[in-house]
Amino acid sequence: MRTLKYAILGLINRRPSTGYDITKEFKAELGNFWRARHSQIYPELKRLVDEGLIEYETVIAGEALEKKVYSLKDKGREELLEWLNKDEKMVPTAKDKFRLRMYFSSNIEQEHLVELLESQLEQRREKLATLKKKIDGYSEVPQFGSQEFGDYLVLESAILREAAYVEWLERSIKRCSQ
Amino acid sequence: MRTLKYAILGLINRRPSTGYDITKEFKAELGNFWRARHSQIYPELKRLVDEGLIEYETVIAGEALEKKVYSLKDKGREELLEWLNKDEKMVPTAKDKFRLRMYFSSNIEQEHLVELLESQLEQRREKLATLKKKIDGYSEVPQFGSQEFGDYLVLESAILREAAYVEWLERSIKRCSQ
DNA sequence: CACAATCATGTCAATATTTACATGATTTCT
DNA sequence: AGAAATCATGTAAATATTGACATGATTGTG
Repeated sequence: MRTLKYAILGLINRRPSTGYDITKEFKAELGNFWRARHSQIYPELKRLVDEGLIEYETVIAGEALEKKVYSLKDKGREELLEWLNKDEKMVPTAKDKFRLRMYFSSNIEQEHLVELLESQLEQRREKLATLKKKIDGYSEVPQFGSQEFGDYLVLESAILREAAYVEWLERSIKRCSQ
Repeated sequence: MRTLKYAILGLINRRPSTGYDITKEFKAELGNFWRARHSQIYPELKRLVDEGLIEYETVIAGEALEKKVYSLKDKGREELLEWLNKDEKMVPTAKDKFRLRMYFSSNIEQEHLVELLESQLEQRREKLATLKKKIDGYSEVPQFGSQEFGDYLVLESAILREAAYVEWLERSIKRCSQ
């Protein structure tokens, strides 16, 4: 599988990055669909260097702070493109602990269940609002082929996903109260 | 975390089950939100027995086929209820390989990108249709407190999620062609 | 200037998950 | 009756992921 490998190749292809940069990306937009901690990222970067897919240059910031700025080698770009162009089957499961719990909701007291649903609803609404604010920053849909086009696609995706989640929670709360 | 632990406790709480039964559940509705293979399930069942949360009875089916039918012990039900009633924070990331790839879509040829999107669209539409057929089997929303209520909630959730996915793919295809 | 937050890189142990290996019984279809 | 599909239970090795441990530099704030 090695999805992290390709996620990292993709990010480095966007722009030369340090492990720290990559860690940050996973906390930003992209983090809605893939995430990894630095403890997974640094070893993977080392491995990709060993495999000859990426290389790095050590840069000194300030007096002594060493940064390793990674960039793609030809082989890395090749493998990235191969992965991107593959027509993979849809993945059957996007794990969701909360929905799993709702499968067993008959064991929760009605009042408390509504509280749990409302707590999720609040968080999801907030998230949705944040995402919407971000998409409002685009005056128009970015040009196809630009990096921003990808940003825009996944942002829209995140918004639709959150909106559906909110819709589900709202409905579920209603269902509980009937 | 041990989500699998609680997933299994929840399933056994619904009805006494074998490892094989549990494996099947993860391939059915519930599999939309959580999944585990039998190689993960059997060791976990053993562990739960060791921890005194569940117990089993060996049943012979036919001539010689041995089944282990697991059921909840008090302590297991206690821990399940505790987990179900917790107000947990929303999980920030539902991993999605395809959307991750779309983040890097600027590296894919326009024509091929549309093909990839359409391939996903077809699969998602099919999935959505299957789910809708299932919900049509309910003549009405099940009674709150019944097991079917939980089934219904997650089924609706799956439908809304797939519909949002389909909507996103359709929009993205349009965006590519502009 | 002191403190906090953030930048920056790593390792290690534990846990979670997948893939492959392994075996045998029962049921269904031809 | 023979074959295929499904029922049924396990283990082992490899891979993926998390959480804790560890260290030091730089920047922003009061």
